[in-house]
Amino acid sequence: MSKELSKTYDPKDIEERLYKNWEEKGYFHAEVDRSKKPFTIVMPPPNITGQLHMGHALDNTLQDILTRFKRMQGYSALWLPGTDHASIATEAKVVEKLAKEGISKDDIGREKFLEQVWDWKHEYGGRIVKQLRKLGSSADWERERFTMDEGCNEAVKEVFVNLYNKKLIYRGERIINWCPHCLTSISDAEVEYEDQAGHFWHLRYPLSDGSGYIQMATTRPETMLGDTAVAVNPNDDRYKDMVGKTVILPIVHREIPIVADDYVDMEFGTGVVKITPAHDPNDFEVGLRHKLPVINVLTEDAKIVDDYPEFAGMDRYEARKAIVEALDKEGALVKIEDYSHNVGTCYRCHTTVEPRVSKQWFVAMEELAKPAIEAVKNGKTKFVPEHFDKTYYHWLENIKDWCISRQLWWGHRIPAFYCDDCGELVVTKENSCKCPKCGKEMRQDPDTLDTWFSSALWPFSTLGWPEKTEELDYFYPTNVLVTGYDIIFFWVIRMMFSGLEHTGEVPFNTVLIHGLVRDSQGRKMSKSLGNGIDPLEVIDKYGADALRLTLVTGNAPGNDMRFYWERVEASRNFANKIWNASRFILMNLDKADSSNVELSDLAPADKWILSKLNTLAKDVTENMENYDLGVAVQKIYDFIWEEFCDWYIEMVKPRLWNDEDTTKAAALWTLRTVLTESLKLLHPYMPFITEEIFLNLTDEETIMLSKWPEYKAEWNFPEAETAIDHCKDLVKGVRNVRTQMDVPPSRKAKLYVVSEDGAIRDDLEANKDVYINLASASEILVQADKSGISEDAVSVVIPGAVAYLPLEDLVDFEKEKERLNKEKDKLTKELARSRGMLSNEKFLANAKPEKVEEEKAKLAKYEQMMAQVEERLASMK
RNA sequence: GGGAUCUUAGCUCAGCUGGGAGAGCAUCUGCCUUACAAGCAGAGGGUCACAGGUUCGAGCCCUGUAGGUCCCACCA
Repeated sequence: MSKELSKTYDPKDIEERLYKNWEEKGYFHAEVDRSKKPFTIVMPPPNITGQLHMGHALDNTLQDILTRFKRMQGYSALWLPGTDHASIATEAKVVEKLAKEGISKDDIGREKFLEQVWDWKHEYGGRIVKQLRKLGSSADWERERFTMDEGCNEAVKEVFVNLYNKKLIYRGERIINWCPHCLTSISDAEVEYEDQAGHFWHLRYPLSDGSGYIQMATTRPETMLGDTAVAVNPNDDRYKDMVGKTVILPIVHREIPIVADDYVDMEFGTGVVKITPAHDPNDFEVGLRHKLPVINVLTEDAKIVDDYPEFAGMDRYEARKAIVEALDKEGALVKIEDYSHNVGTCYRCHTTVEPRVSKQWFVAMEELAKPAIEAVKNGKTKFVPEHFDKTYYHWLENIKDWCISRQLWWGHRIPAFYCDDCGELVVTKENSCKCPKCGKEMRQDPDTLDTWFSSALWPFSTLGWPEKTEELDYFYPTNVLVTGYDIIFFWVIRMMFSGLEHTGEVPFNTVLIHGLVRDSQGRKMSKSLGNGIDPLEVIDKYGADALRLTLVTGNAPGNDMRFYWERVEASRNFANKIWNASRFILMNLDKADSSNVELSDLAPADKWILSKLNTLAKDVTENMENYDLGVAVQKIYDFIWEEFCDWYIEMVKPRLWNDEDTTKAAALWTLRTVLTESLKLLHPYMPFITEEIFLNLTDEETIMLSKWPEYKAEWNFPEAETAIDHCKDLVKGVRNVRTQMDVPPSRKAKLYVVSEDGAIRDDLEANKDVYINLASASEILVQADKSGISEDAVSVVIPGAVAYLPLEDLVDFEKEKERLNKEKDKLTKELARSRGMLSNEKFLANAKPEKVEEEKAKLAKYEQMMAQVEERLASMK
């Protein structure tokens, strides 16, 4: 029936074969099926420039687990994959590639350049999705999308035009963050602040009337060329008389005013600030309030403009030195101090950003943010873990307008057209346009949109929006969005307000947030540190299942985790454990018939494990529904390894070896059933090994589409659970005593079990087979009193019974006494605790009644055990 | 400056709505027992950061303190 399985689990020959089969059979594909409930996850689209890293591995493992779980539960489970065009990153890659051939963007022009990027995309863009397959991702690849495909482009244009018509998108001259390396604007969210060691240059500017100087400090002396004022606080008595006067700007010798503005902090420095509207966002605001001119002194790549011949062409740091020198020469430099401050850098290239005044497109955020806040407040969308909603609120409540235009070629081109003659502006979905005023062919805006503009639409653009498709109707809103806390700002927020604005619904009901995968020392994995671990290498060495298990075990949602190889080994060991247990079961199933078994045929041990499995299925389902994936898999792990392998399999071995045993078929049936159901529970986590075994174990086509285990009332056997738990106690007690008494494992001993309780004796009789093997017993005698047991036997006290091992020569009485005294001490403590609680009237009055009952039962048990221990000790004197 | 989060066994971390402290790895002792030495059996190891408070009862709830991590913020 089954073929021979190798002795250790080798994922290599299995994973690729199974995955190929799954994909070919179309198991990943989800259809609109009104007879089923939908379950939808859209995959955060990885960049086409990307290579699979641990972050992807974690993110996609979580999504795959949820998808496989729901699919088995009978949902039409859609996991919709795709990739992101990643405008800046991709454009930079191609620019770099061309540079190696000595070609620049401008050499070949926009169209040729875009052809090159598409070529690059076709060659490398699929790399990451191939890597995602290696993880076992059960995404519906038939529906794979790209943020720049036709449908997404349609959605982007639709949104842009809608928002423009509602005046929620506008064009304006503002101060924005400019990256002098990438040569484009970037949004506030794309600026990363770093603490940098710098200096404070204390300067003094002479008053025009010759009455003295005004002194201030700056971290950026080179921008002084663009100063158009000096500001003080209106309430500052020190400078009251100076407001309204003018100073002569050193070097350029321009006369600029001293203005009063609340922005200036009197307590800080000298209470004087130089105002450079063109190169500082705050100064820009001050400039607007005081109608100051904006004088730009830097080029796009942050060099001094030609207006200042002395410094023209110097980059900003070179210019800094030269200007400080020139200031010094003019006597304007007072002193230089060390100073560390926060500097904004480009998230991509970490070049210090340059605030720059330019004409850009913006999304007005205030109106859009409100419903997004509301949707989380009223629970339409929930964060897991919940506390991330605070981050979300904070960001949205303080949100500024979103700069969406980028000075790049690769991306969605802004659907705005200008008339060069009359200056008319038209925003349209059409690809070309004639001026409505003068009829002239209009020129399209050369800029493209922020990558996040299209990803913000991802949950619905991928389902066909703006068309009213069946898919959109059925699969939207999606159920869960899985992502790291590091992109809540970039993405989650933008999807939320976009979904609400354009579809009238939240894009997803749950946001499952995970942390970062760090290295074994807790450092962020990064290219520069070279401490990244390649998931593909892990898969290659230990298999995808081991990697997946490692990534979800022992970690609570939202928390960072450390990755180290010992953990992968532990996961691999677990895979091997299952493999070997399955091998054992398959071997035995081959030899005998296990059909036609009724529940009434089951032995207590069978009922025990079945009942445990039943509880497990219930708990695991509940945990998974609450996104406690780590907790759920831990329970499965413990069940399979401890309960099933270490106890149940060991318990049934004597029955399997004995062909005369009338309960052998029941044992085999139970082994097969429990294994099959456990594999199903484990499948979302470890898809490959579970499928491989499942195919050998059943006639079904795939575990992927098998029915998720549910709690069955008829599999609940509380009496059997109690009885076998007693057996386990007894076995553990005997093993413990044997070790302490240094009884060699090879020596089998007679075991007497004495209990006054008839019910317990019946249980013991019924489960005799269980002990003989597990407790290294030669024979078991269950009786009501101690007759026939020698006084020098070693005793094991368990609840309701005492076991005696006549070990004769092996017994060391001092040791035995010591052991019993230790036991007595433990019981004394427990008794004190229990009696204390039960004599506390407030406990009896306030605690839940079941808690009180539970405690009473414990007390009775301890008292009885205590009596037994004391009796033994007394008899030894 | 504001906010979030963490502090539990030697290490890395779980611990769900408060009811006798757990796992993996590491350590120590036995075992090549016919699924598995990537294994089996046994053992040691924690005043759950600290100080208060609420409660019959606190690792869990509240307040404060200390230390770590992260995010946000225009202090020139």
